[in-house]
Amino acid sequence: MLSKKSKYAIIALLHLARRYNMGPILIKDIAEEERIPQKFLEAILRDLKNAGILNSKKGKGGGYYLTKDPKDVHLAGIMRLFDGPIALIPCVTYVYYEPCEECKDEETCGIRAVFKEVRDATVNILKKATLAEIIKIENKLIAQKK
Amino acid sequence: MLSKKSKYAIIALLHLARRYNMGPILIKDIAEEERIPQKFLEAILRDLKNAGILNSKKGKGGGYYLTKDPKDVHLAGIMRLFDGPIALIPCVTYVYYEPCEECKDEETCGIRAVFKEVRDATVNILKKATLAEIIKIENKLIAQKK
DNA sequence: TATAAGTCTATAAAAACGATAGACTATATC
DNA sequence: GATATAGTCTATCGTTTTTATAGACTTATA
Repeated sequence: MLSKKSKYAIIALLHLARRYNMGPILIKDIAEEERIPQKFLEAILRDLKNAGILNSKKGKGGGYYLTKDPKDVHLAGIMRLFDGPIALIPCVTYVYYEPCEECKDEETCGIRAVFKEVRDATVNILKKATLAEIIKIENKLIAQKK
Repeated sequence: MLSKKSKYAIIALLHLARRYNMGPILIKDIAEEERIPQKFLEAILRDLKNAGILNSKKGKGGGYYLTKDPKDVHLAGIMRLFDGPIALIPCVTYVYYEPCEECKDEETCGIRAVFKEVRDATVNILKKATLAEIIKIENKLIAQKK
């Protein structure tokens, strides 16, 4: 399951993406509108800033804003930032690779083969899912509903 | 990430699937050969028995054995048993459904749409991955290696 | 210089995870 | 029917991760 951190991060980023190039947004406003605990959100936004996705301005008129274009921020990246690897077993990850303790031969491991397939399919979908793309999907769903 | 429980369960089931119809296998043998803590494995095998996948015989000559055909036991089922839902957010699961607390409108939620796609792709792969299929893959990989 | 707003460090409660201990029950065999 | 074998059940335990919260600090603006 997705951690709250990842989920809140995605929600907050979508909030900012919808207001892209419209000046800084207050943490407080995001927290209230998106129903996220403010103090928890602060830490999340700080991490996103350190990752170079957001920037902030202090003082009056300050707040957070996206530095990257919404079409260049995808869910795979956000999730890796907060939850680590997307793969379900460590032996099929690229960045966080670790051999399985119980494994006898990684090369011929059928479990590994299956989870590699799962990983590839998942990463594929999550990389296509940029903030811009998600907003587009939502607009389409809203139009369909009416 | 997959829990150790799920991983051990899969490994143990493959062990038994390779010995399908060859009589009961001792917990101890599985634990030693597959490098799984025995006491931990006991609880896992018990759960698998309660789920109707395995059966056991007590006393001398006893042990565990598969009741289901290896081609009818897939990873999706095993993982649900120990780790719960396969979906990454609760609002896209069938069995374990729960609405997201922060969600404003599930119908038009773009996050949900993406994770629904991930779920479908994952479940699809994991349902095809039966014990029989995994053993087949392994045999193929072993043949390729030689 | 007062106020607004983000930043940083520490802490903590709760849940999940991985594992172990030990007593108990059922079965096979002699 | 005694004994050894092997699974069953309940309780507990330590560690890590998760989800926060508190409060002091820093920086920018008017």
